[in-house]
Amino acid sequence: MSEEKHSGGRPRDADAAASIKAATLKLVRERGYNKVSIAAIASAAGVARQTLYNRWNTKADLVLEAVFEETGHYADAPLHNPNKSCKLQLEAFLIQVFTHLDESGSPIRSLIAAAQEDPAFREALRERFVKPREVLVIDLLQRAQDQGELSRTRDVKMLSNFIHGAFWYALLNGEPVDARLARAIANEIFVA
Amino acid sequence: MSEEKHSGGRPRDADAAASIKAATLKLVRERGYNKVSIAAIASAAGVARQTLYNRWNTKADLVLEAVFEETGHYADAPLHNPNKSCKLQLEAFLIQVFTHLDESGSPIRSLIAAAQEDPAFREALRERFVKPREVLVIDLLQRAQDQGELSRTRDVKMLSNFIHGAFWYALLNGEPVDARLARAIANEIFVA
DNA sequence: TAAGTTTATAGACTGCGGTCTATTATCTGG
DNA sequence: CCAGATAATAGACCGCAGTCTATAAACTTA
Repeated sequence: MSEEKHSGGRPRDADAAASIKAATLKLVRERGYNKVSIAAIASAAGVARQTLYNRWNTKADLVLEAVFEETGHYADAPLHNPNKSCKLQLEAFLIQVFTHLDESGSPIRSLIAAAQEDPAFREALRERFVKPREVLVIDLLQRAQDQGELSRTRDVKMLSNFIHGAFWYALLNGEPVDARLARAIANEIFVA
Repeated sequence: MSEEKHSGGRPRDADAAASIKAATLKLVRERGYNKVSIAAIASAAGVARQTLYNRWNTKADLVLEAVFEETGHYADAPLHNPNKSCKLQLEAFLIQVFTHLDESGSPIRSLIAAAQEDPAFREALRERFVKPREVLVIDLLQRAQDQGELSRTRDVKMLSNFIHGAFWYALLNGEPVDARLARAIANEIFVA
């Protein structure tokens, strides 16, 4: 099912994708998204430029996959820990997201930027980055309501937008996205 | 004070800036930010390309000025209206911002994108677009606290981040930024 | 082996943002 | 009127993303 037919024709180089993604990740983390050219990535991976375009439509698609494959557990959060309050779980989740962002050298900012000019890529980013995190947060907030930690009068979908919005807003405005922000967000969401 | 010395040398064409900005606004609204080239703007304005670069550093700088000069009253909101509740004032403010966004064909999204790759421009955008709106919202929320419409336990700075964040998040994710969103934000901020 | 198919590669090409240069035009001060 | 300064213009130039073409390589099926 995961294997394509491939009835005839030269097969794709099995290692190319991996070495391209590795080179992409390395270079983007070292130099930043727009300081790295496709040509440089191809050269570092030891393939021709066209080989990249055979596998990804755009630079943004490639970087998205490279960044989110290695750290690709976009749903392995330490959520649903019954020993902690939902507020602390939210805080821990945000700290994890922010840490990941930081160690990726924040190509996310560039990916969000790229998404503004490319609807197809925006959808891809939404599927791989945005939605999984929305689901986690909404689940957590609903659990908080079930356990009485959060008032039933609150609109969890809107609160999720507040949470992610506050984090995007800080990120895109160049403000620190760190544990302090995580605590401030969690505090204000679970305000008494 | 607003007049420069200009002791010698050919003076700048007094009309050029205006016609460039007019052409920019027209073309960007018609075709969208990245469908309009600097060359096209220069041609439409009847000047050489370099003349644009004599006045603005980048395309983003030019578009920012063009968009925010005409609708440049970034602080003329119908705020501080003692006849309305703060909640309704916030809602009205957001509707106004969203309407402006809509009729500008949302080059704002492209400007936010451009800001991610250019720290100098990010600062310019922050000064002309971000900060003035933050000030308005924070003032409004503080007034709400003074009048008892909003609990003193709330962190107005964080609430402002929630408000603007929710709006940016919707905008950058391609979701509708309209009166419905404005009401939902205001409702959740002033939740009982 | 031969035909057909797909990939890999090198390299040309387009369009864009932005820079740089040389030339010409227009101002000020002496 | 002349010298110096700044602006406008046309056009070359660079780097980059993305497209396209021609050719060589590697596979499958008959």
